[in-house]
Amino acid sequence: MVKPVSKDDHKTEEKILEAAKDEFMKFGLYGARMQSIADTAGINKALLHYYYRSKENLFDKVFEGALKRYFDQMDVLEDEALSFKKRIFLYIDHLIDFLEEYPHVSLFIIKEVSVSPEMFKEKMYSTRKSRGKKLYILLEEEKVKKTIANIDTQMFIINMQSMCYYPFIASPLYKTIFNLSAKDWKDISNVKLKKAVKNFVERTLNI
Amino acid sequence: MVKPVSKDDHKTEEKILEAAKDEFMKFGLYGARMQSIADTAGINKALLHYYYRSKENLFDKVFEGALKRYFDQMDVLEDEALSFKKRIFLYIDHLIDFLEEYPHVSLFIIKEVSVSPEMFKEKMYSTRKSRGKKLYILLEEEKVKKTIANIDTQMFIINMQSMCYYPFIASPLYKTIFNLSAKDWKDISNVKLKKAVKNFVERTLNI
DNA sequence: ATTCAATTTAACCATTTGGTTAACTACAAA
DNA sequence: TTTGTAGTTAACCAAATGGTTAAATTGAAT
Repeated sequence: MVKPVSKDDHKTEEKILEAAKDEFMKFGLYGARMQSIADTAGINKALLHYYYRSKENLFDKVFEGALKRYFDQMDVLEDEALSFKKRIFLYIDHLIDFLEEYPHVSLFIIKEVSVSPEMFKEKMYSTRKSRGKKLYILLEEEKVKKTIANIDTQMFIINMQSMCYYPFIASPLYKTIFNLSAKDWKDISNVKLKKAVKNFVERTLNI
Repeated sequence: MVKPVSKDDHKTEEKILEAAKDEFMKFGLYGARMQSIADTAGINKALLHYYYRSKENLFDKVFEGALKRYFDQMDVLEDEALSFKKRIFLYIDHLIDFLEEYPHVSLFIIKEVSVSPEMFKEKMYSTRKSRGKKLYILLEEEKVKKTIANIDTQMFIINMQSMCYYPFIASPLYKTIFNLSAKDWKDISNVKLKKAVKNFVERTLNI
């Protein structure tokens, strides 16, 4: 006797969110198709509207989740037990591993921010508050301020993040231009990139 | 007597292309609306199909133009009269000025490449050929190879380009996070960024 | 077994959107 | 003046798409 498939293990609501995540990440709010989400989730289109009122609302839910994960990898920056150098090096490792897993997330968030910066601001603050985290701790900590006193902190953050994020955004371009296999690219975008960013940070901060 | 407006100064075809450029850059192939393009160009929607067969075709034309401009700023890399350092510094200046003017172009190209890498490859090579340019001259020149012998050339290019391109892609994010006025951001993304990238190049290449 | 609410579906609907058609206009050549 | 061609338009059309509805199904509580 086969055990009857007593409902799904994962509730429909979850499946929808998962399918929506893929679709929205790849195609954005405009490009995403409700039918495609329903198909991926293996359910009827009307169910989308049953669980999530509208396309915009579903998108919001996906966006919130992405934003949460986006900030999650910053936790290590607050681990007081580690030295500044270790913290920032771990942050780089986590960030690049994270981007390998979710290469679309940064662009997804950027696009959303450019559409409605106010909404993003709200969501950003509420996410920070609810998890008790400081976002740009690098800018705020006294001992760090001392360490990097003679460099432009904002520019430093922008440079470091650029080096981490951009390769994943532009990976189709680089794969094409450099004629790279998936394996080659993985080596570049993980091993080599981590080394390069750490090197940059080391030299810039003199640590 | 008012001189009769003997046809438009700019032909309709041009106006369409200009309007299409704006629309496609901002919203991509999916998000762009033919009606919106027609409105911006101040003409009837049917004219779009009269001059450019279909949406895809119009998009292609815009894309080709963007690709051309995208490669244009690399000309300076081939000026044999300049030292390597001057060439690469000028390239940085040109690139960042260019990005200030067309902040959407890099993302636009990346998105298009990810949809159809083969098409991009073709267009890339034909653009290079028709203008007799080498794209990644940095990788090919003997004396440069010598200069940067002990660093990973691909990684270097990726790092440098990341530092240049990403801030413009992520500008909505940074403006929001750092609470910057348009003026503040311009200073960061032009003056300070140029300095930072040059600094990075100088230290990395030991020049 | 009945009830009742939560879940799911097929069939629609209204709007948007890319694209077409047939007619009209301007203007240069014959 | 007539004719022919390029340019332009309003009015449509078919498909796609987000969204709605009313009916069916399920499953737990009574």
